[in-house]
Amino acid sequence: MTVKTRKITIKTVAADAGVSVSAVSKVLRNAYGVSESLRENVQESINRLGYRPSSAARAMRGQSFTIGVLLVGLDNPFLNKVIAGASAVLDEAGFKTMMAVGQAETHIESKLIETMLDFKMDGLMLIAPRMAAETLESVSRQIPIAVVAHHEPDARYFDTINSDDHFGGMRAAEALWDAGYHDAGMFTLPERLDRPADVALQRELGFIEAMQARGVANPRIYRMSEGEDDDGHHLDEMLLAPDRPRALFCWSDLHAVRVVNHAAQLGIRVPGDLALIGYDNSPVAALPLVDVSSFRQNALELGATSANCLLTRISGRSHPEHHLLPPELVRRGSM
Amino acid sequence: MTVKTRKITIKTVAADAGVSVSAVSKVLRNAYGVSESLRENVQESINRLGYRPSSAARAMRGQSFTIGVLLVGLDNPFLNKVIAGASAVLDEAGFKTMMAVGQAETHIESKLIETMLDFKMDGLMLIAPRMAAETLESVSRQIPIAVVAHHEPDARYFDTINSDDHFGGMRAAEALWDAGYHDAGMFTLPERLDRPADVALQRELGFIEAMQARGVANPRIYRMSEGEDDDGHHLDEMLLAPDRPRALFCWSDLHAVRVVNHAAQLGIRVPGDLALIGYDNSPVAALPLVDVSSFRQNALELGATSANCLLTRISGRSHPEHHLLPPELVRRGSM
DNA sequence: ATGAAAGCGCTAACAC
DNA sequence: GTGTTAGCGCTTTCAT
Repeated sequence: MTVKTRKITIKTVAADAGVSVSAVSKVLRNAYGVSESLRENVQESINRLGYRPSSAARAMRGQSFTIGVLLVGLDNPFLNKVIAGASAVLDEAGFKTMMAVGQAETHIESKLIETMLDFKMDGLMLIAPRMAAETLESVSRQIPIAVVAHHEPDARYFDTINSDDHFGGMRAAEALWDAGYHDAGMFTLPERLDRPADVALQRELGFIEAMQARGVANPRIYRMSEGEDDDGHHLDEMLLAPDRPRALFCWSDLHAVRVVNHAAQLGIRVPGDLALIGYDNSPVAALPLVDVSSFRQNALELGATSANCLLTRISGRSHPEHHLLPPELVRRGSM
Repeated sequence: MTVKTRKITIKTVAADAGVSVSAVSKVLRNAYGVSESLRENVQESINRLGYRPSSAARAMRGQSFTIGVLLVGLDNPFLNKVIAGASAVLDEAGFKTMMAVGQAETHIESKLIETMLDFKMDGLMLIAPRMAAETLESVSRQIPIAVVAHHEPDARYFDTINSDDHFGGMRAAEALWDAGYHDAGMFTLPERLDRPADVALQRELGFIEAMQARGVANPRIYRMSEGEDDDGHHLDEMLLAPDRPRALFCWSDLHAVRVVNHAAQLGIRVPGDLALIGYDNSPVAALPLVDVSSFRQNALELGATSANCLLTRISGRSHPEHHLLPPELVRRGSM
């Protein structure tokens, strides 16, 4: 990075190139009505002076050429790829990416959105937001939004980009069934009736549907929240129950890894005594010691697709797009 | 979130409260010279109208009341806590936090810094930057910066906030030595002579120093980069060498977990045949199946301290501060 | 095709 | 203690 001795503004460039500021502005925005020679002349000055337009000033008047990405927590390895996929597309299109991360409480997200609004972002990407459909709609009236990992297939004013979690749940049931586990259960989060858009819920619904299609009216569902049961007491109880299923589909690798660990401690062999499938295909699932089958979501593509949605929205598209990308079962030793 | 029908600016508030815009501005900034009654009056309007000052406009003129956080990658679970610690402090002080994440290449970081500069952030927090000291200095001439997880103890124009990695390395050697492992080696990253500020290097130097103090002139150092050796061939080779050390200090849990896995596959018992200590105290290290001792860095406090450094810098402090927080060995089954 | 000039929403002199 | 006003760096009519 070169040190910028003094402030280089659009005026500096205009003076240097011997043209007006509006001419420079037009070159900057590829606007209509500038001669090729003027453009080259100005561009040369811009390069030589190392001029960068002030996003703050642009934001005040028109576009900031920046997309805001909102996350809740940074734990999920999945996020990194989604963002990488999005930034690649946005970079290419000359857009910057800024992120804001909430710390797990719901009301925080509204504050983050306001921050983004106050900086005049051109669009927002919301990853796994914990907001009601109406709230999302209200946001979408103020700024284009692309919602990732949150199912709202009928939303009319914003786009959604998801891995097909319902299909993933079905695939899990099918794979376990075909492997001979006809009593498979699911290990997932506590039921959240207020969050029908939740990815875990979609996986659950898909799982149940597929089991019912195979004649199991009430497949067993075990629920446990992330924080609870730190000593693993309930988990052990579930695993030691004499009538426990011989196979479990876990809503995420985080759950699956805990099961693998407790099973090992209890002398329950995987997959001999218990077959497992997780979700997310996280690095930890791939560890030889863990070695649990899992669903790969195409995170890079989710990110890229979201970015493209935002760009076309900004360019004026007004009808909604709802993308559903197929997850893929990665088979490992656990089933 | 309430829907903002029309744009509410400082003018709207001024009109509503029946005062001038400068009066409102002063209330906003807690500036000197506003009567209590006027302040209350204005504040009431602000609340009732749901007015939020435009960060974009503020940024153009003065402070944006926003701190930028720069990361390279989102993989490390450590990051989440650093950011949580920082946001808590910044929130409290009325500052917003915006993040930008680079994708592993060095030159990207300069671009991110420029983005932050273009948005007129009031300060920057750089987490584990891969930049030379001179580059950091040049940045610090343009904006206050707090550098985290990057050792530059003699820097005069910016602050550094680190876990004491050198001490951590020494503690690891000491702990292994005291447990009877006098031939302990270290498993770390490829040497980077161009990165003396690197945390891994500091751990290595501390480890070597402590071993030498105990009479081991040349403790064994094994090096392997993150991406290489995906099949684990070199790792297996190292583990199967007849004269391999009976204890390994790994620069991070990522390395340690790989060792645990390969050891298990090769029938090498931990800690019976091989003792291990990792670094970061990541969740995966705590898994019963992995169960590897590790150093806890006080990430929350690192974040909070960095935020405070930034705030005092913004308030005018000009002498540097260099914080070194003590890491703590969390003992588990691996040693 | 080019440039002059009026703002965007705020802050900070400076006047009153 | 309060209000007036000149910008900050850009975009965008509107003349020329």
